[in-house]
Amino acid sequence: MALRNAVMAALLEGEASGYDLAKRFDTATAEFWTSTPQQLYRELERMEGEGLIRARVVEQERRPNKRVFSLTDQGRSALHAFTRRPAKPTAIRDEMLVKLQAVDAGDAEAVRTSIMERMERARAKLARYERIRERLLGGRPEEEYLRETDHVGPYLTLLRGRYFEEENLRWGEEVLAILDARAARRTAGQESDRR
Amino acid sequence: MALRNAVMAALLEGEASGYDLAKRFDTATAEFWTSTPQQLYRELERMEGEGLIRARVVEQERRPNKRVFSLTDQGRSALHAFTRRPAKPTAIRDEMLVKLQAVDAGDAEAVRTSIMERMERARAKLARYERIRERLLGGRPEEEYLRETDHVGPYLTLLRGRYFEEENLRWGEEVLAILDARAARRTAGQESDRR
DNA sequence: TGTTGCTATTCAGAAAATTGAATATACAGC
DNA sequence: GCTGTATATTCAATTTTCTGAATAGCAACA
Repeated sequence: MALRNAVMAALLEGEASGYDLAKRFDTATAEFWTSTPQQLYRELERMEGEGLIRARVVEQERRPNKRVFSLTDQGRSALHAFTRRPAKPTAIRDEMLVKLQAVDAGDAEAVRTSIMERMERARAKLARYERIRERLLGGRPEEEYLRETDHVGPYLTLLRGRYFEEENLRWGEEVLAILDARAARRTAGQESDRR
Repeated sequence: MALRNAVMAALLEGEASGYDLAKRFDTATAEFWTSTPQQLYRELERMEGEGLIRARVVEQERRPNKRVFSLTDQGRSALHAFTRRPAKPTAIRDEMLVKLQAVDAGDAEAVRTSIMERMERARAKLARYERIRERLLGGRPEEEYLRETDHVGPYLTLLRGRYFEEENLRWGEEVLAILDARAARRTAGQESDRR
């Protein structure tokens, strides 16, 4: 029931095929929701059945045909109703945190490596978000964009994505520093043991 | 399969009953993982069957008896192996973001209200984290704690929780400012229309 | 003496998400 | 001509998670 709201929100920006949505909701790129293609196609079927969206077949010459979905009035009002309901609280849910909680009894070096990988991915996402931001702004200064657009949604969610990745980097750096200091001490300790 | 790792990581800090774990993994308080009690009790059964944890019945006089779980050697080595495996990438998954993506077609006032509620909860969580931090430090300065403890895991995950909530607040403030400015403009626009 | 809240666990069922494919077309580079 | 990548969708099966309970003893408060 949560996915459908995300689908409708995405369709506010214009019609899209299942494939388009799958790309937007891909874990590697997602800005405000994630899902797998399988989930999406199933949900799109249901939503069409319930009249929330409508499909239009686009025949393509050099590609397989595709079905392009758009919001119906019913979908639009369901989305409006959704924005009035209380949102479920979120919490971070990240295997990396479990690893860190267990780092004292685990392989600290392996954990360190995967944190560095995470940070690399965070940097890539930030770069991606920056490109999207520039596309949204279309050359205008931020202030002007916010004044003129009648479509702030994508900007606000993008901002959250950016903050989130920045936080990831900041945290990653601190964690690395702490783990490094401990690893250094442990090595020093071993050496003095050997003396 | 993810929950069990979180359970084992939590048991590193000492034995705990299903109820204890349920409290720690409660969405409202969670530091590094969430789950419902139902999920936990089922998983604990399985884990005991697989020899990852062992149970001990504690008879209590003024309370119902409880089963207290602790890590076995097998569990400990499973946890070690887990820290060596690559962690799944995370993404934010938050209904609030969907609402914001849809705010242009939704009820902006309702969205504003639920953001303020979120911020209030973020503040409460920060206060809670601060209390936990003080308990961990036990009066020592942070630097000393990090030097002496052989148990950094909880500190690192706590730090992430703190950063996450701080980010939530920062983002919330910016979103409110943007939505307010737009609401003000819309009202002004209506008034000039009426003239 | 009733009400609420906390400890402690369990049950049944439904919904959502993940895993691991398979199918088909076509372009681009080596 | 082959490989890889991108478009576009679908199937089957399983696992995980969520929802909404029920039970039961005791404490604290009004």
